[in-house]
Amino acid sequence: MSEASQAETFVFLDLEATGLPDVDPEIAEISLFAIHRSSLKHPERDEAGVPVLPRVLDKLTLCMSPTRPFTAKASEITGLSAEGLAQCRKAGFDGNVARTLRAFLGRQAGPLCLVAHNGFDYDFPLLRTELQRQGAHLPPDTVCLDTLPALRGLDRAHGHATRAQGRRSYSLGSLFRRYFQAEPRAAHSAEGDVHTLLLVFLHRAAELLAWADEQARRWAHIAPMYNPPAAPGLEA
DNA sequence: TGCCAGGCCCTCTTTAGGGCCTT
Repeated sequence: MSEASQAETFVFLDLEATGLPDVDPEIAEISLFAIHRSSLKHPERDEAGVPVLPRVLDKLTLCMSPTRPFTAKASEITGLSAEGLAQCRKAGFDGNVARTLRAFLGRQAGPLCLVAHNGFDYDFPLLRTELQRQGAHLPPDTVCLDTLPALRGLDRAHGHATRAQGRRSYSLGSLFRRYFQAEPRAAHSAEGDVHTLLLVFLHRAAELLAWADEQARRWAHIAPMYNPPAAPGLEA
């Protein structure tokens, strides 16, 4: 990214869905935390050295009923099921969800940078699929940061040789445990994982902000995970 | 029929294989 197009707001997000990409999953829960760049630059830390979440923080978390069942593994780790969501009378990822997302993002100062862990391979393509299903779009200057390749790349650049330390895991939970010697809370709820992601980001905020400025990808260049059939009422 | 993501990264590599990472 050029200096002129530096992201002003970072939107940390996580999806819970019906499975992995091989089953053409649908989103069942989405959580987004929007934080202005100024609140990320110099994060405060508590007495244990763990970053404290910025006080000025917009949150949005939504559950929705998928049209297809969860894989057994997805249901096991998320605690969600199509039956449970339907019983709570949650609508699917419909036009209302798309408009709510747009409204949430629209009230943040742009340009926006979406942040997700393994986002390039999972969250961003799946979100694009669901938005495409609704004929919805994000602000055209939106960019994306994936903390998985970013943190691997930063460690490589800093000479944290994996050979010397053994192959280190870069799963979100492993990063949290490595940085803070504690268990992440509420793993595999969308909001819990965004909370974990944000603390991991804050631990290395200066480096990741610089990485985002240089290497964030344009949302327009994110391909959908799969091409969904058009939603009812959106057929040509 | 039988299979089923896939890009990235590491190493017992490079004429390849296997595991990670997301649900």
